[in-house]
Amino acid sequence: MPRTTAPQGRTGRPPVTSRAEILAAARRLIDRDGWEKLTIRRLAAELGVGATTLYHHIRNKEDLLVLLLNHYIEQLERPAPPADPRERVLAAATAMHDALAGWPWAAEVLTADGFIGLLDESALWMVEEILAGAEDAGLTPDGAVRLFRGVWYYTVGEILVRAHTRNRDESAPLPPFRAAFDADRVPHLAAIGTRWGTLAAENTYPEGLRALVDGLLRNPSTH
Amino acid sequence: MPRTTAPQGRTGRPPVTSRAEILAAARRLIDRDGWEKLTIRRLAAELGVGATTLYHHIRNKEDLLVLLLNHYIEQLERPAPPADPRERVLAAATAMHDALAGWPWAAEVLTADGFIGLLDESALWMVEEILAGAEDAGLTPDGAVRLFRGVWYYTVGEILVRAHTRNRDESAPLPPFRAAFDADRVPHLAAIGTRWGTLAAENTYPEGLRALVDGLLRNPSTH
DNA sequence: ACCTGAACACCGTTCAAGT
DNA sequence: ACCTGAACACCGTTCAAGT
Repeated sequence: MPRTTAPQGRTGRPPVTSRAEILAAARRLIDRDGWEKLTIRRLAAELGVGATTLYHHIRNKEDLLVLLLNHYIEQLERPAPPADPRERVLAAATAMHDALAGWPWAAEVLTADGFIGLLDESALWMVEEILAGAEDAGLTPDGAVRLFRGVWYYTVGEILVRAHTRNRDESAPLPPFRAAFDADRVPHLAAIGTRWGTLAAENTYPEGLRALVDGLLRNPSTH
Repeated sequence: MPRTTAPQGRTGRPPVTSRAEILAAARRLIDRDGWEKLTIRRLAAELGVGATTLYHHIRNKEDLLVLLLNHYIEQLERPAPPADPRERVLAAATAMHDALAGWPWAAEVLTADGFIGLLDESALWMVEEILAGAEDAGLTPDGAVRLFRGVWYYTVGEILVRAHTRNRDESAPLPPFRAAFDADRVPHLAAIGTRWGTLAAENTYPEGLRALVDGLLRNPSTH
């Protein structure tokens, strides 16, 4: 628990860093070198302190990630929700998607063991929005949770796959887009051929989202 | 390139292991200790050989994973495709889902940089099935690829989130299911309360899949 | 109260030397 | 032809000692 104000009666060695500085440096490091490069040791080096010093300000690396995540989500601005329930669901899902697209490592962290449960309440407004819209559209509370889960799976999947499909090597082929497919064994794949790369670059998130949401809102078993 | 048959004129030190043995041991290790525990060093220990020996049989760890993945997918049996195009898409997607559910680390690997592009053609029949079904249902080739991508995102997301939601600690709460939510700020979340855990345990994959596929098959811009 | 280096228990991978 | 240990360049984290 470092303090930024200097209380009277303070004793001992003066701090060389603070939790706020650590979070800022972590953010800098991720944005500059990529999320894989965020290690305790590199972070300490970035701050010019000993690696073990960090353990006086954060519990461990997982704790650091939760702190970072809450900080990031809290600073997103919350758009005014549309009046129409369906539009409200779509807007919240899109906000969630765009937030993750801007910081794909967050998706990585959020899929990890129970991380969502560690978020501050202020970070959960997107979940709340989706549940609210779904219920206003006529779903039962349970149906709304089912819809949220579907949207969450689709959104996280899109973010993770697309984040990992970054052309790590311009010359190397993207997913199944390969020089030549056997036209006898996989005719449709062969017909697409190298066009897969172009098609995969398209943003089809909104299209799939609408299909999913409309289908789940229409599902009679959740009304 | 180790050989299992002993050719005449063989010279040099005899092999202590083989690619096949390495793959079998890797599989054993994953199934027994979990996918995170698959390291080159542990794998070598499992086989009772020096860690560096493995580099004579596989190029590197990534190469090992591709080998393992192709081996796993090839041994899955391929069910007879339904006649109805929509059912064909659903069946192939479900086969893909079930295969990944049985080996969630495969989803982890497949989302990583261009891994799908490294799969053997024989492993891509599920992709082919989905494209074929979508085109038979009236979509253009481009529309079929869009549908596949939507299904892939949803499927991978479901697998990854659920795999990571394993109760790592029985006492710890699952995702947003927490003791108490502020009923003023997040009323719907608060109303669900601790029931989230029960709801999240439900398998809602087929429901979401149908919603997504039906919506995308109906999309007029892809016909 | 806070910082530090040494140490522990790990990684993947390369390389020269050995059989 | 194949295997090996030593070595390199990393990890996260603990702990005793220092200011």
